[in-house]
Amino acid sequence: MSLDHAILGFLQYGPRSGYDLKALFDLSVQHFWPADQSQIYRTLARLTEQGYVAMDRVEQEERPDRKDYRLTDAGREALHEWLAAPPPAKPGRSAALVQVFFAGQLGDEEILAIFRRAADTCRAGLAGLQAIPDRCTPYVAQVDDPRETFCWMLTLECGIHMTQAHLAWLESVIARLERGELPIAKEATCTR
Amino acid sequence: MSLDHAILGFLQYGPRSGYDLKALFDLSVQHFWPADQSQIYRTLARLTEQGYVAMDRVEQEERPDRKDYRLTDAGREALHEWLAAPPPAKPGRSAALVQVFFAGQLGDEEILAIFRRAADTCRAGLAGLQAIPDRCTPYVAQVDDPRETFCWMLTLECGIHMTQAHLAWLESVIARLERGELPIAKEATCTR
DNA sequence: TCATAATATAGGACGTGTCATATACATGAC
DNA sequence: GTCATGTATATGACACGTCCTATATTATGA
Repeated sequence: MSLDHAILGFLQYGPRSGYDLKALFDLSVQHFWPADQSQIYRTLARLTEQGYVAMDRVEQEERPDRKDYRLTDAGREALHEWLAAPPPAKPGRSAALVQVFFAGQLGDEEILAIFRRAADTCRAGLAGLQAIPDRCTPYVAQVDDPRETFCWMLTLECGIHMTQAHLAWLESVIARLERGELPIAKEATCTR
Repeated sequence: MSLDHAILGFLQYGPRSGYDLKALFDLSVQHFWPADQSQIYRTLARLTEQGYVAMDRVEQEERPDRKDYRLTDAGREALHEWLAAPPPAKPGRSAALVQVFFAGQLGDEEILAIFRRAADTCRAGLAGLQAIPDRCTPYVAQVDDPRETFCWMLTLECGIHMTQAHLAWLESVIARLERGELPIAKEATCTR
């Protein structure tokens, strides 16, 4: 249910169209809450039904008409309520760790390859995160509120911090594997 | 598609029923890939259709009949292929970070409360992770393969490492907030 | 001129996960 | 004696997200 709140969150800065919102997601929160375009439009429609947002059709001559959505009082209230409430606490899923868990089957080189690849992905992700501030300076200037900016930067900081920690762990595993610390599998086949 | 592979992964240690599998998930991989009971049964049914697993009905007198599933050659092959392939790389979602991103709206104490609560959740999670080795020693003894155990422990290590890093970040944020480093919001209302 | 990118919205189909609920039998606790 | 708990499987309904495709219009550049 968190796409709802992210949308409400963006709308508190002023009216936005579905298109605007998609751009905002891609620009700012995509690294911890990516949003699908069609999902945004559908959610917007539902949020309107529920009375959390209201829509104004804006006729444009140069471009297709846009629908601007704005927060209603009910929406603002719902957002505030959710922001102040305990976090949903959904356990994250990591397919990469599932791979590691069952990697014992693989050969030494294959296991090393998994971790080397993971480290590369991680480094690429880190680079992506570090590029975010530049990309969103215009938006920061637009809203121009040090308190908001502080909170936004915290999420970035968290992402970078976590990615660095992950990378450090991956590198420590790679080092151990390269030192030959990976045990050899037992010969015997286990049935139960 | 990763529940499929986790199930195939467990089945490589020997035949298991849906009930067994649910217990295994809860015991070992639930912190990075939780599995729903009904989802396990449905996946098992599909995997059978697809020919990756085969089912043997075991009649029991004391208890309801069980269906034991075992890996077919096709299943073993599919598993190996997936294990050795590049990781799916699905971006993780964090509702907690969405909260932080839009927390600028809240009062100082509310924001502090969010982080304190997050830190508590984190500490509880850490305690949960550290309790895993004890819970699964019987299973470790059952399979008794140092290579497998090594990989399993790596996933745990990753979880603990990441959780500690997260906690450290949360505590650094809390310290900054307590030092009063949270900027005050602008008075002016921003519309666009 | 012709293609393509950008602006703007919408809907179908599907995969995956979640929740609730149902059935059936056994054992041990109170 | 019954009530909860553990073993064991199954299904319906639904929420949420993803992918793909369709539709218009305008601006840009090759």
